[in-house]
Amino acid sequence: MPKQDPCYQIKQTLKLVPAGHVVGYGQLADYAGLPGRARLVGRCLRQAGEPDLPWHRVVRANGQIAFAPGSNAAEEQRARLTAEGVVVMHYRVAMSRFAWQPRLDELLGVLRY
DNA sequence: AGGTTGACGGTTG
DNA sequence: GCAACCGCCAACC
Repeated sequence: MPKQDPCYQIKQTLKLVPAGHVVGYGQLADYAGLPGRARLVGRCLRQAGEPDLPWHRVVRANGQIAFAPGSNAAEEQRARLTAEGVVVMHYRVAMSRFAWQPRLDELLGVLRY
């Protein structure tokens, strides 16, 4: 995949998020060099399907799981996060405690300057 | 070609 | 908290 592809950048950046942490859609878009493109993140993840892509670590800006509560997808995400030690209450994560922030050198590696 | 739809987010009241 | 807007824009009617 070409590095120009926005989805590629997003996925590469997402792979930097370690287990036990989460990142917001808009947050991830910003880190990937695509400010204001939160919806693009969701669209890319929807078609992705890469096994090693930690899609479950992406939540809404307020910490909520984006899928409808009770849906299979929501339960799957909740289970994965819980398994990593992320506390999820009412389909919601405390961003103040689990939000991830990239190191500068990590971003430079992905953004290729 | 034009309208609708999202795994969203920020602002305002 | 909640709801109503607005910005976003590629994919899909």
